[in-house]
Parts: sequence; C-alpha cells; structure tokens
Amino acid sequence: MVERLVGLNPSGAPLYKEVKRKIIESIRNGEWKPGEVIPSEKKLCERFAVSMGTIRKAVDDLSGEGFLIRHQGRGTFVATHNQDRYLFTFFHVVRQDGHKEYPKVELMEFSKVKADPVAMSMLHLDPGSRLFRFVNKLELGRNPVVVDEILLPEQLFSRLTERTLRERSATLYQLYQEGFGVTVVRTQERVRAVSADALRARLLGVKVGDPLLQVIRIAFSFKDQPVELRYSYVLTHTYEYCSDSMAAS
Amino acid sequence: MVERLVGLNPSGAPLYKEVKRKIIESIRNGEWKPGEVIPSEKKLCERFAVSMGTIRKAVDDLSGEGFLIRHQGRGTFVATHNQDRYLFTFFHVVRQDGHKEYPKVELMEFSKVKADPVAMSMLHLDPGSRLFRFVNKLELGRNPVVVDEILLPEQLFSRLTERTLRERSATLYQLYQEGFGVTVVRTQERVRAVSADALRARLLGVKVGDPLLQVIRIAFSFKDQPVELRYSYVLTHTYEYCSDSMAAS
DNA sequence: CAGTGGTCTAGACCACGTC
DNA sequence: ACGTGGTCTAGACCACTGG
Repeated sequence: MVERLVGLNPSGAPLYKEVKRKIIESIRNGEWKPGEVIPSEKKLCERFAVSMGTIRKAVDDLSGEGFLIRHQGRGTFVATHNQDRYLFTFFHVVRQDGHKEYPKVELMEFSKVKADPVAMSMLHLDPGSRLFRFVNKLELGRNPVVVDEILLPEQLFSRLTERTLRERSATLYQLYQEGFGVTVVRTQERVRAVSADALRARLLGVKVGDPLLQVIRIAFSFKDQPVELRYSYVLTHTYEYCSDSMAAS
Repeated sequence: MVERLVGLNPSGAPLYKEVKRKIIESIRNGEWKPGEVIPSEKKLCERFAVSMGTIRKAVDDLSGEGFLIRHQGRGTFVATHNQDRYLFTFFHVVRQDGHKEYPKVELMEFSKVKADPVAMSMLHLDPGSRLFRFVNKLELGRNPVVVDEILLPEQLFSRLTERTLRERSATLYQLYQEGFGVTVVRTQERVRAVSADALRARLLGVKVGDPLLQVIRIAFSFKDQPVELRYSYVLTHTYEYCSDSMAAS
C-alpha cells in the first residue's frame, strides 16, 4: 500500500508547482545565490520527498523560465546576468546585416526625482515615491545610436550612486542583480516612431525632427514586480530593433 | 532481460526526438490535418513502441513549439491559425492603453513582380523567381493605422488570385494554411523609424515626412523555410508596436 | 460512463564533466 | 571512477470532457 496518493497534494496544487515555488523561495531568501550550483536532482528528491520525474518537471519549467541553468555533468545553477546568453536577451538593437555587438555606454545625467503619474502607474508606486533618473548614451561602431532615460524606484535601489553607475564594469541588469538583489526576468516593450527633440538630436548627431524609434520598456522581476522604467531613443539609419515571435503553447 | 536498452536508439538521436520528427512528418504528409485530433497518447505509445513518458516529452515539446494543442479530456490537436490565441501572436500593434482589437483590412494593390535581390536573399529564392505583391491598408478604431506591402513566392502560392485575397474571411495566415498548406510557425521582425513617403502619407492620412514605424517581417514555416516577406508601415500616434522578452533557457 | 490528457512514482541506463 | 544531468520505462491515480 502506497503512503501518498498521486495526483493532487493536500494543498490543492500539483506537486511540481509546489516544488517550483519552494525552489524560487530558496533563491529569493538567499539560500542559493545567482551563479551558484543548487543540490543535485537526487538530493532535491529527498529534500522535497518527491520522485525524480517530479523534480525534473519543476526544474525543466524553471530552466525554461530563465531562473535556472542546467549543465549536463556539472549541475544546475541559479541564473545570473553575466552570461553571454543574457547580453542580447534584452538588448534588441542590431546592425542591419544582423551583426550583434555590445555597446559602449556613457552616463550623461544622474538625479533623484519625484515619480510622475505615468511612472507611478507603470512601476506600481505609491504617491510621493521618488525615483533615480539617469540618461545613458550608447555607441555602436563608434557612433551614437541609442539614448536611454532610465527610472528606478528609490525604494529598491536605495544605495545607488552616480559613481556606481559610472564605474560599473558589467551590464546594467548584472549590476541590479549583484548590487541590489534585483533580478530582471522579463521585459515588456512598446515601440513608437517619433521626431527627434533638441536633446536627443544633439546626443545622436541628427537634425531636430528626424525620425527616431522610441522604446518604452518595463522590466519585471520575480512575481511580475516592475523594477525599471526605461525610455530608449534609437537611431535606425544603420541599426535596427529586432523582435522574434514563435507560435507557442 | 529487457529488449531495447534505454539512452540512445540505433539512429543516434534521442527517442523522443525521433518521435517528434515522425509526428511532424505525419502532419506534413497530411495524415493528420490542422484542426484534427491525433491519436491518444496511449495509441502513440503502441505506434512508436515507446513508453508514455517519451510520448509526453515529444508532445510537450511540439505543443511548446506550437505544432500541437492539448485539451485535457478531449485529445491532442494539430494547431490551426483560426484560434483566438493566434490572432495576436504575430500582430503586434496595440492601442496605447494596451487594448487589442482586430483590424479591418482593405486590399489596395495586387500584382505579380520579379523578385529583387533583397527579396531573393530574404526568401532564399533562385534568380528570376517571381513574387505575388499586394498592399493592404489596416484600420483600427475606424482610422488607418497600418499599410502592409506583402511579398509571397509564386512557387508556394501558385493559385493565389486578387479575388481570393479580397474575399477571404479569415486571417491571412489562416488563408496560407487552409488554402495553400503553408503554416507559419515563426516570424522575425526588424523595426526602424522612417519618414512617410507620398504613398504611405496619403494612405495613412499624415504629412509627408512624418515619422512612421517600418516593420520588416520574414515569416517562416516548418524547418525555417521563409514563406513571406512583409513591409509594414505603422502610424504610432495612438497605437504602438508591442514586444515582450523573457529570460529563457 | 469510458476515454483523454495531467500528474506522479521508483527506479534504470547513457553521456558528459571533473578529478 | 564518480557524480551530474539526459533519457527512458511501465505502469499508477487524478481531473476533465463528452456521450
């Protein structure tokens, strides 16, 4: 006679979803840190008292969702943003021939501002919340191509300084993760065509009124918590914004 | 003593990949048609002489890739394009408040042309190949918002006529599938900001020189075969181009 | 009710990475 | 050699759908 019946557990949710929840919890509370290896699948079986198949289903899912990375023969690791594969997951600007390169970033402005109604709504902030606001100029192939205006909730990034941004060696999302424990797992972008204003025209070296791509990005962490609002202005003479779609389940 | 050892089969590929290949083959050769149910998982076990777990892995994959759709209690179906979920998989224009609506389409031009070098390269065509070329105007909320220029290889769509396009009741990709056996499973899009030329300005009701979004799309069928080249021009005053990204495995 | 997909078990052997 | 994830088996029971 078996002890626990299969199907649904007492909590009402499938076992593998319970396991997923517990694994994410262990990542969030710091038991397993980004870049570190988590226990082997066999040990997870014992820890959660489920079978291999259930562990595999949970880890498969989390791997597909970007929280974990499997390496055959080595182990399963908590995802970090300092892997090559992340460089272009959220950076969608490529040269017209498809060539991808990493931009040279220059910090142009840095300040603390009060959240306007739009930012408040997009970032789910309370009235009166304050934001860090900074502007980056990105060069590709020695030419300015993108101007980013980035807004971060002060609450999540309280120790952020201009110097931190200027002296960072890694990508911005790597900094969010390693410096502030904020892991970006998903972004939503809206793209529009606009005319260059004086500031953007000057920074990108084009005429006022020339067409620019405006990308409005919200970056989400675990549980769909919005953590960054970004306005990007892209010069698309020689570079393009790139987006793929798959018929998915 | 077991008969077949687990791990790799004689062909060198994992069993579940062999099963995936055979299922896709049965879809391609018409044994199972779009919208129809395929045999139950138990029957597939017998047919391919593998266990449930292997069948599930194969069907899971194909479901995730958009070839199959599972319905608990009913069966597994070959994907079609006449499901709601497809309407906005490849149509990325939404109102600024996030509202999605289906566009009213009007055919503006229809002709047969010789493929230019760009189209030849993008669609992997031989020199001298011919294309159907047509222009659609799309209205959203009673205002023109998108102008599409669409190029299709004559070879794949030989029976296409202006009347077919004008009288279609379904989406374009539904027509490709039901009328020509061409199933779009993936698209690649490049987005740029351009100035409206005379034709586009007139169709969209804006001034020449106003900024427009230009979307260059290649649509792929099975095995990454390119089947459509499309240039979209989008007016982004009240509508936006929408694109999501996930950190994926 | 019977049949479907959804979840789960308790193992097995294989291929890969490290030592 | 050893431990990891990758693949696979031969079932089981559960939840849903339809007649």
